[in-house]
Parts: sequence; C-alpha cells; structure tokens
Amino acid sequence: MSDLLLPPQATQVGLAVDVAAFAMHAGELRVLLVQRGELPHARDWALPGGFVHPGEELHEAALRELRTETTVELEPRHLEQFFTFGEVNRDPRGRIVSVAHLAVLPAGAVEVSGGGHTLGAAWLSAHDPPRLAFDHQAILDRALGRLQLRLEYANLALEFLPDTFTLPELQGVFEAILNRKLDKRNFRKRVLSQGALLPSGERRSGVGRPAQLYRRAKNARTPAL
Amino acid sequence: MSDLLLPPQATQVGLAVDVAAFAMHAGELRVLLVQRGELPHARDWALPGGFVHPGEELHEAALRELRTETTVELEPRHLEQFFTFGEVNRDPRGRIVSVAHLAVLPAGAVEVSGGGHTLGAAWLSAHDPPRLAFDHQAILDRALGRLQLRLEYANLALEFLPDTFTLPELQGVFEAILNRKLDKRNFRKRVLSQGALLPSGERRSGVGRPAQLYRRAKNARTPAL
DNA sequence: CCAAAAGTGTTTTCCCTACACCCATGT
DNA sequence: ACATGGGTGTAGGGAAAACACTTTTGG
Repeated sequence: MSDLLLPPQATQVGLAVDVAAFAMHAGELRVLLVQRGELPHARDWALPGGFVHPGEELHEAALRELRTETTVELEPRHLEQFFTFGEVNRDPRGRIVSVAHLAVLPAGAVEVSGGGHTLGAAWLSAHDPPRLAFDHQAILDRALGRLQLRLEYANLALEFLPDTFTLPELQGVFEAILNRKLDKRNFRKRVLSQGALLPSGERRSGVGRPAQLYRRAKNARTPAL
Repeated sequence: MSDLLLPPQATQVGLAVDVAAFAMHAGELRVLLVQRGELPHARDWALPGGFVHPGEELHEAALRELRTETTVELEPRHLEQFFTFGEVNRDPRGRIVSVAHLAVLPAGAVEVSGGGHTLGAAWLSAHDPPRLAFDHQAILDRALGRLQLRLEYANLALEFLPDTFTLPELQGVFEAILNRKLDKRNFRKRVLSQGALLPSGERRSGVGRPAQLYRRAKNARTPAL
C-alpha cells in the first residue's frame, strides 16, 4: 500500500464517521447524543462520531465510536451508511468528510454514559433535539428521512424491540418514527398479513387486558440498499 | 483552515468520486465508461472518476470528471450522490474512499471521446457491461438499483429525453431501466394522470402512425433524498 | 392495400382507509 | 363495579393489472 502512487492533485482529507443511533425510550423516538468535551463546539451536543483509523473499515469505525463515546451496552441491530457529508467548510478544522451511518438499538439500550473525550451522553428526542454542533442537524434530518423510508420497506421496526413484544408496542414504534397516529385495526391487519410474526404466550401490562406476545418468524430479513 | 488541529489518529485518505452516468442509446440503457490509460487496471473499462481537488465540492468534482475524462457535450440533467465505497483494500494504491454519484444525461449525449488520461470513452450496455476495474461493477449495480427506485418516485425518466418526446419513447425509457416490458395502455393512463405532461404538435416516425409529441409541464420537479 | 406503430376502455382485483364496540384483566 | 388498555370486522374508493381491436400513416 504505497501512497507514492497517488497523483499529486489527490486531496488528502480527514475521513470521519458519524452515527445517528435510534432507540425507543418512554414511548418516544430518541437519538443518542454526546456532549462534546473539546473544541470546536465544546459543550454542544453532537452525534457520536470521529475519525476512521488506518486500516479500519467504515462500519467498524462507526461501531467503535458508538462504544467508546457512549458506553452503550447493547449491539446495534441495524447499521447502515446513508449519506456522505463532504462540504468544504463543514468543519473549521479542515476538509473533513463524514460518512454518516444510521443505527438502530433495541429497547433496553437506555443506560449510557459519556466516554472518550465527551462530557456525557444521553438519549434525547429525535424529533425535537437540542441545538447540534457542526452540520449534525442536517445529518439527523436525513437520518430520520431514511429511517422512515426503511420502516415501510424492511421490517426495521422489529429491531427496536426485544425478542418478544406486543402488537401495541410495535405500533408504538411505527407511530414514534412516523410521528403520527395509526389506526389500530388497519395496523394489525397489515403486519399480521405479512406473515413475519408468530404468537407465543401471554403477558400482563400494568393495567388493562393483557396483550398477546409475538416473536419474529425465522425468515423475514432486512433487505439491502 | 489549519490541518494542525486534526488529532493524530485521523486517517488521511485519498478522496475520490466516481460517476455512473446513464443515457438512452439505440433503445437501450447505456452507461458511460472510459478505458483506463494508466496503472492500475490499464486498458480496462471503468466508471469515470478521480480525485477531488482541494477546495472542490463533491458534486463539482463529479461534474469535472465527467467533462474532462469523456468530453460529453451535454450537461447532466440529474446528479446525485448515492453511496460511498470505502473498503480498505478496494484500491491497490492505498486507502481511497470514493463517493459514487449517479448522473442522467439526455438522449443526444452519445458522442463521447476520451480525454485526460483515458484511452477512450464509450456508452456501453448498462445491464451487460464489460469487465470493470476495481469494484466498479459493484458501484454500477448499486447505481442501477438506485436508478430504478428513483424512476418510480421522481419523474426522472423525463431527464433521459429531449424537450419534446412521444409516449412510446417515454415508455421505452421505463422499460430499458426496469429491464422489463410494460403494458401500453396502463402506462399511458398512469403517466397522463399525473398531469405533468402537455401535448404539442405532431411527428412522424420512420414507419407507422405518427405519435403525439409531449412536453413536460412547468411544475413537476425532481424531489430530494 | 399492406405493413408498422400509435392510440383507445372496460373489468377485475387488491390494497388502503374509515369507522365502533366488546373483552380480559387489576384494583 | 369500573377503569384501562387489548382485540375484532366490514364496507367503500382508488389504484394497478389484465386484456384486443381500431386508426393513421408511408411505401
């Protein structure tokens, strides 16, 4: 691997990844944010991210940043590159190109603490986040758009839930992501007709009639692109 | 813009763009390819592309590569980033990250000649291309997938045609991209009901009954994402 | 008048939407 | 018993798919 072969006009740039990691918390769609501990934008909220190490694949870098910056204890159920932000002046430190990734974490991944060079980490409202550093609001916007698209195509909603879940819980995931109410009967008809869900035992919630528990069928995978 | 602020573990990588530029030719979907004049992969076919210059935006680099490597005389009607290929060993020269772009050129953009460091350029079959250099077959596959998706959403098909066109021509664009036949009556019903097309004069083809010419309505734009 | 391509309608099916009441449990 | 949330069915509208013949031109 000799960089001497690179032509002289080749721009050497900083290569970074940023991760918009989503999870459900308190019936709401949340995104994982870190409070920056360094300049620029010290003390501002930002998406977890950082520079790709030499010899490290892009998705590996995304996973590493998730782990070291935020100490989430669960593995992402979905990780996908969705856009590359390369505007010349997007970062005051120089030409830094960021390959943005979308991650989905299951419910239960709510305990986070800051790690690395951050002051802290928290799951905050995805639809109404605080002011974000750099162009991270634009990244988050696009991540939300992609997440909404994926929801219809793939059965990405299941990745937000534990192995067994109720239909009202699943509907809650859809409503949180799409940011609107859905009709209960039409929703059940639609997801059950896909044949990707299997009933199991039963369960009681705090109040009201207990809900049937479901489990994802053996097939039913998340397609590509 | 001082790169001295970059932390030491920041990977400096080569930043490149590659362009999958599509156009219709002889009733077939073609992709613009260049024959490489330099190592590695000399004399192999490849997507036009190259390194981003300092201070140059990604889409500017994509346009420049199109122009200098292939001497196409027409402007792209659509240009969109669709995926970033950053695998560690995708290029023997070192860590080179390529932001792949999808371009659409109108019919008539068929005269191309090699430029820059290439031996030549040609519009070749998009669905059955020759062996390609690097990971360019993977890039092309993904570009085709994205193009097919975009076709349904946006009215991207119009970008393949001159200002005035016939409905059979438009149907030919759809069929070439989707790689399957469509029903004539259902097709006409669908596109005319969108209200994005306006009739104008008439026209004779070589043989058979002349077809009505259409023009795109004033509104009807290509949406984002 | 013949070849060649353009143009035209109807029927059926499927999916999405709207909509209101009963059921099972905990307190 | 009652409060709370879970569960169920049907009817109407609109989009998509299947399907064959007539029309207009050039040669």
